[in-house]
Amino acid sequence: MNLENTQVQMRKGILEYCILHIISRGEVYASDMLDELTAAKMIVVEGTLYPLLTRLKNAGLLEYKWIESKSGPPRKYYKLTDKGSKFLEKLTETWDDLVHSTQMITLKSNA
Amino acid sequence: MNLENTQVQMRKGILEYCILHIISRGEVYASDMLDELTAAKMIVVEGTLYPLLTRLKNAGLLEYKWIESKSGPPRKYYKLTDKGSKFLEKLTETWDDLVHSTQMITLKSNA
DNA sequence: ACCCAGTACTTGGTCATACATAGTACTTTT
DNA sequence: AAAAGTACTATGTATGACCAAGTACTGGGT
Repeated sequence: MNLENTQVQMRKGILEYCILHIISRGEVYASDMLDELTAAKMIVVEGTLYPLLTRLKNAGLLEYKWIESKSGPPRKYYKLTDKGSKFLEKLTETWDDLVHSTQMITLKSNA
Repeated sequence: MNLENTQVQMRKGILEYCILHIISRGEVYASDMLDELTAAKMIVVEGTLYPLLTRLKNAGLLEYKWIESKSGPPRKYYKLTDKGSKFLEKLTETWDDLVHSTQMITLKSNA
Protein backbone atom coordinates (compact mmCIF):
# COMPACT_ATOMS: atom_id res chain seq x y z
CA MET A 1 0.00 0.00 0.00
CA ASN A 2 2.91 2.33 -0.68
CA LEU A 3 2.63 5.23 -3.06
CA GLU A 4 4.98 3.98 -5.72
CA ASN A 5 3.10 0.76 -6.06
CA THR A 6 -0.18 2.59 -6.42
CA GLN A 7 1.32 4.71 -9.15
CA VAL A 8 2.31 1.55 -10.97
CA GLN A 9 -1.21 0.22 -10.63
CA MET A 10 -2.70 3.43 -11.95
CA ARG A 11 -0.58 3.16 -15.06
CA LYS A 12 -1.93 -0.27 -15.83
CA GLY A 13 -3.93 -0.35 -19.01
CA ILE A 14 -3.32 3.32 -19.66
CA LEU A 15 0.11 2.54 -21.01
CA GLU A 16 -1.43 0.38 -23.69
CA TYR A 17 -3.64 3.26 -24.72
CA CYS A 18 -0.73 5.70 -24.87
CA ILE A 19 1.39 3.38 -26.95
CA LEU A 20 -1.33 2.79 -29.48
CA HIS A 21 -1.69 6.54 -29.71
CA ILE A 22 1.98 7.11 -30.35
CA ILE A 23 2.01 4.48 -33.06
CA SER A 24 -1.12 5.93 -34.62
CA ARG A 25 0.83 9.06 -35.50
CA GLY A 26 3.33 7.32 -37.75
CA GLU A 27 5.75 4.46 -37.89
CA VAL A 28 8.05 4.27 -34.91
CA TYR A 29 10.27 1.76 -33.21
CA ALA A 30 10.62 0.94 -29.58
CA SER A 31 13.28 3.46 -28.59
CA ASP A 32 11.27 6.28 -30.15
CA MET A 33 8.33 5.32 -28.01
CA LEU A 34 10.45 4.99 -24.92
CA ASP A 35 11.75 8.52 -25.48
CA GLU A 36 8.31 9.97 -25.85
CA LEU A 37 6.89 8.10 -22.88
CA THR A 38 9.80 9.24 -20.77
CA ALA A 39 9.35 12.85 -21.90
CA ALA A 40 5.72 12.64 -20.79
CA LYS A 41 6.90 11.30 -17.43
CA MET A 42 5.00 8.08 -18.14
CA ILE A 43 7.94 6.20 -16.76
CA VAL A 44 8.46 2.95 -18.58
CA VAL A 45 11.37 0.60 -19.03
CA GLU A 46 12.36 -1.76 -21.83
CA GLY A 47 11.11 -4.83 -20.03
CA THR A 48 7.62 -3.33 -19.97
CA LEU A 49 7.47 -1.94 -23.47
CA TYR A 50 8.73 -4.84 -25.54
CA PRO A 51 6.39 -7.49 -24.16
CA LEU A 52 3.51 -5.06 -24.55
CA LEU A 53 4.35 -4.52 -28.21
CA THR A 54 4.53 -8.24 -28.76
CA ARG A 55 1.16 -8.68 -27.10
CA LEU A 56 -0.41 -5.99 -29.25
CA LYS A 57 1.10 -7.50 -32.38
CA ASN A 58 -0.12 -10.99 -31.52
CA ALA A 59 -3.59 -9.57 -30.98
CA GLY A 60 -3.49 -8.24 -34.53
CA LEU A 61 -3.55 -4.58 -33.50
CA LEU A 62 -0.05 -3.84 -34.73
CA GLU A 63 2.20 -4.89 -37.55
CA TYR A 64 5.84 -4.10 -38.12
CA LYS A 65 8.56 -4.22 -40.71
CA TRP A 66 12.26 -4.47 -40.24
CA ILE A 67 14.19 -1.41 -41.29
CA GLU A 68 17.97 -1.31 -41.22
CA SER A 69 19.72 1.20 -39.04
CA LYS A 70 22.92 3.10 -39.65
CA SER A 71 24.06 2.42 -36.14
CA GLY A 72 23.30 -1.01 -34.80
CA PRO A 73 20.98 -3.85 -35.60
CA PRO A 74 17.81 -3.44 -37.70
CA ARG A 75 14.72 -2.08 -36.01
CA LYS A 76 11.09 -3.08 -35.89
CA TYR A 77 9.00 -0.18 -37.11
CA TYR A 78 5.45 -0.52 -35.92
CA LYS A 79 2.18 0.76 -37.30
CA LEU A 80 -1.47 0.17 -36.50
CA THR A 81 -3.58 -2.30 -38.40
CA ASP A 82 -7.22 -1.48 -39.17
CA LYS A 83 -8.16 -3.54 -36.17
CA GLY A 84 -5.71 -1.53 -34.11
CA SER A 85 -7.24 1.76 -35.22
CA LYS A 86 -10.67 0.59 -34.26
CA PHE A 87 -9.41 -0.65 -30.94
CA LEU A 88 -7.76 2.68 -30.27
CA GLU A 89 -11.05 4.45 -30.90
CA LYS A 90 -12.76 2.27 -28.33
CA LEU A 91 -9.95 2.79 -25.84
CA THR A 92 -10.21 6.52 -26.28
CA GLU A 93 -13.85 6.31 -25.32
CA THR A 94 -12.99 4.15 -22.34
CA TRP A 95 -10.33 6.55 -21.15
CA ASP A 96 -12.57 9.59 -21.56
CA ASP A 97 -15.32 7.84 -19.63
CA LEU A 98 -12.91 6.92 -16.88
CA VAL A 99 -11.63 10.47 -16.55
CA HIS A 100 -15.19 11.70 -16.50
CA SER A 101 -16.23 9.17 -13.85
CA THR A 102 -13.29 10.11 -11.70
CA GLN A 103 -14.17 13.77 -12.00
CA MET A 104 -17.73 13.06 -10.95
CA ILE A 105 -16.38 11.62 -7.74
CA THR A 106 -13.42 13.84 -6.99
CA LEU A 107 -15.08 17.15 -7.77
CA LYS A 108 -18.07 16.40 -5.63
CA SER A 109 -16.18 17.27 -2.46
CA ASN A 110 -16.01 20.89 -3.56
CA ALA A 111 -19.74 21.13 -4.03
CA MET B 1 -6.56 -8.29 -25.55
CA ASN B 2 -10.29 -7.66 -25.58
CA LEU B 3 -11.77 -4.33 -24.70
CA GLU B 4 -13.46 -5.31 -21.50
CA ASN B 5 -10.27 -6.61 -20.05
CA THR B 6 -8.44 -3.42 -20.90
CA GLN B 7 -11.15 -1.44 -19.20
CA VAL B 8 -10.64 -3.52 -16.10
CA GLN B 9 -6.92 -2.87 -16.21
CA MET B 10 -7.46 0.86 -16.62
CA ARG B 11 -9.53 0.93 -13.46
CA LYS B 12 -6.69 -0.52 -11.45
CA GLY B 13 -5.44 1.82 -8.82
CA ILE B 14 -7.89 4.50 -9.83
CA LEU B 15 -10.59 2.77 -7.86
CA GLU B 16 -8.55 3.09 -4.72
CA TYR B 17 -8.23 6.80 -5.34
CA CYS B 18 -11.97 7.22 -5.90
CA ILE B 19 -12.89 5.31 -2.78
CA LEU B 20 -10.57 7.34 -0.59
CA HIS B 21 -12.17 10.42 -2.07
CA ILE B 22 -15.68 9.27 -1.31
CA ILE B 23 -14.75 8.46 2.26
CA SER B 24 -12.99 11.79 2.67
CA ARG B 25 -16.35 13.54 2.31
CA GLY B 26 -17.90 11.92 5.38
CA GLU B 27 -18.57 8.63 7.03
CA VAL B 28 -20.05 6.04 4.72
CA TYR B 29 -20.48 2.30 4.56
CA ALA B 30 -19.88 -0.05 1.69
CA SER B 31 -23.30 0.08 0.04
CA ASP B 32 -23.20 3.87 -0.02
CA MET B 33 -19.92 3.71 -1.87
CA LEU B 34 -21.18 1.07 -4.23
CA ASP B 35 -24.14 3.28 -5.10
CA GLU B 36 -21.97 6.27 -5.80
CA LEU B 37 -19.45 4.31 -7.83
CA THR B 38 -22.25 2.79 -9.85
CA ALA B 39 -23.80 6.20 -10.43
CA ALA B 40 -20.46 7.40 -11.77
CA LYS B 41 -20.35 4.34 -14.06
CA MET B 42 -17.22 3.20 -12.28
CA ILE B 43 -18.57 -0.32 -12.32
CA VAL B 44 -17.61 -2.21 -9.22
CA VAL B 45 -18.93 -5.27 -7.45
CA GLU B 46 -18.98 -6.32 -3.82
CA GLY B 47 -16.11 -8.74 -4.22
CA THR B 48 -13.91 -5.88 -5.36
CA LEU B 49 -14.94 -3.25 -2.86
CA TYR B 50 -14.85 -5.17 0.40
CA PRO B 51 -11.33 -6.55 0.02
CA LEU B 52 -10.15 -3.11 -1.02
CA LEU B 53 -11.60 -1.55 2.11
CA THR B 54 -9.93 -4.19 4.22
CA ARG B 55 -6.62 -3.52 2.53
CA LEU B 56 -6.91 0.20 3.11
CA LYS B 57 -7.84 -0.35 6.72
CA ASN B 58 -4.92 -2.71 7.33
CA ALA B 59 -2.62 -0.12 5.81
CA GLY B 60 -3.83 2.35 8.42
CA LEU B 61 -5.49 4.67 5.91
CA LEU B 62 -9.01 3.98 7.11
CA GLU B 63 -10.78 3.26 10.34
CA TYR B 64 -14.36 2.25 10.94
CA LYS B 65 -16.95 1.91 13.62
CA TRP B 66 -19.96 -0.36 13.76
CA ILE B 67 -23.29 1.38 13.59
CA GLU B 68 -26.55 -0.47 13.94
CA SER B 69 -29.03 -0.42 11.12
CA LYS B 70 -32.80 -0.36 11.23
CA SER B 71 -32.99 -2.95 8.52
CA GLY B 72 -30.45 -5.70 8.70
CA PRO B 73 -27.12 -6.27 10.35
CA PRO B 74 -24.88 -3.48 11.67
CA ARG B 75 -22.71 -1.62 9.21
CA LYS B 76 -19.10 -0.59 9.13
CA TYR B 77 -18.91 3.18 8.73
CA TYR B 78 -15.54 4.21 7.39
CA LYS B 79 -13.57 7.42 7.68
CA LEU B 80 -10.05 8.46 6.77
CA THR B 81 -7.24 8.50 9.29
CA ASP B 82 -4.66 11.28 9.19
CA LYS B 83 -2.42 8.95 7.29
CA GLY B 84 -5.26 8.31 4.87
CA SER B 85 -5.75 12.01 4.25
CA LYS B 86 -2.09 12.47 3.48
CA PHE B 87 -2.13 9.45 1.20
CA LEU B 88 -5.11 10.82 -0.64
CA GLU B 89 -3.27 14.08 -1.25
CA LYS B 90 -0.39 12.20 -2.80
CA LEU B 91 -2.74 10.10 -4.89
CA THR B 92 -4.44 13.22 -6.17
CA GLU B 93 -1.09 14.47 -7.38
CA THR B 94 -0.36 11.13 -8.98
CA TRP B 95 -3.68 11.05 -10.77
CA ASP B 96 -3.35 14.63 -12.00
CA ASP B 97 0.12 13.85 -13.31
CA LEU B 98 -1.14 10.77 -15.06
CA VAL B 99 -3.97 12.64 -16.75
CA HIS B 100 -1.51 15.31 -17.78
CA SER B 101 0.96 12.79 -19.17
CA THR B 102 -1.75 11.08 -21.12
CA GLN B 103 -2.88 14.38 -22.56
CA MET B 104 0.65 15.17 -23.66
CA ILE B 105 0.61 12.02 -25.71
CA THR B 106 -2.95 11.89 -26.96
CA LEU B 107 -3.26 15.54 -27.89
CA LYS B 108 -0.05 15.55 -29.86
CA SER B 109 -1.71 13.88 -32.83
CA ASN B 110 -3.76 17.01 -33.42
CA ALA B 111 -0.75 19.26 -33.55
C1' DA C 1 -40.84 -20.72 18.06
C1' DC C 2 -39.51 -21.51 13.36
C1' DC C 3 -38.31 -20.67 8.54
C1' DC C 4 -37.26 -17.47 4.88
C1' DA C 5 -35.73 -13.43 2.52
C1' DG C 6 -32.86 -9.51 2.64
C1' DT C 7 -28.71 -7.00 3.93
C1' DA C 8 -23.74 -6.74 5.10
C1' DC C 9 -19.58 -8.56 5.04
C1' DT C 10 -15.80 -12.52 4.01
C1' DT C 11 -12.96 -15.70 1.62
C1' DG C 12 -10.39 -18.49 -1.91
C1' DG C 13 -9.14 -18.79 -6.50
C1' DT C 14 -8.15 -16.96 -11.31
C1' DC C 15 -6.26 -13.83 -14.59
C1' DA C 16 -3.85 -9.93 -16.75
C1' DT C 17 -0.04 -6.95 -16.68
C1' DA C 18 3.93 -3.73 -15.07
C1' DC C 19 8.34 -4.45 -13.65
C1' DA C 20 13.08 -6.52 -12.55
C1' DT C 21 16.63 -9.07 -14.28
C1' DA C 22 19.23 -11.59 -17.26
C1' DG C 23 20.16 -13.06 -21.78
C1' DT C 24 20.52 -13.20 -27.17
C1' DA C 25 21.76 -11.21 -31.62
C1' DC C 26 23.47 -8.06 -34.70
C1' DT C 27 26.62 -3.93 -35.95
C1' DT C 28 30.30 -0.81 -35.73
C1' DT C 29 34.73 0.54 -33.89
C1' DT C 30 39.42 -0.22 -32.75
C1' DA D 1 39.16 -10.53 -33.36
C1' DA D 2 37.60 -8.30 -29.24
C1' DA D 3 34.80 -4.78 -27.15
C1' DA D 4 31.11 -1.68 -26.89
C1' DG D 5 26.67 -0.26 -28.19
C1' DT D 6 21.94 -0.96 -29.86
C1' DA D 7 17.67 -3.66 -30.34
C1' DC D 8 15.05 -7.16 -28.99
C1' DT D 9 13.64 -11.56 -25.98
C1' DA D 10 12.56 -14.47 -22.04
C1' DT D 11 11.57 -15.72 -17.22
C1' DG D 12 9.82 -14.90 -12.81
C1' DT D 13 7.33 -11.92 -9.21
C1' DA D 14 3.79 -9.05 -7.24
C1' DT D 15 -0.49 -6.65 -7.30
C1' DG D 16 -5.20 -6.03 -7.65
C1' DA D 17 -9.99 -6.51 -10.04
C1' DC D 18 -13.13 -9.90 -10.54
C1' DC D 19 -15.93 -14.28 -9.83
C1' DA D 20 -18.27 -17.28 -6.98
C1' DA D 21 -19.53 -19.14 -3.04
C1' DG D 22 -20.14 -18.70 1.83
C1' DT D 23 -21.06 -16.67 6.70
C1' DA D 24 -23.72 -13.85 9.93
C1' DC D 25 -27.17 -11.02 11.51
C1' DT D 26 -32.00 -8.99 11.10
C1' DG D 27 -37.01 -8.77 10.77
C1' DG D 28 -41.51 -10.53 8.79
C1' DG D 29 -44.82 -14.30 8.05
C1' DT D 30 -46.93 -18.48 9.67
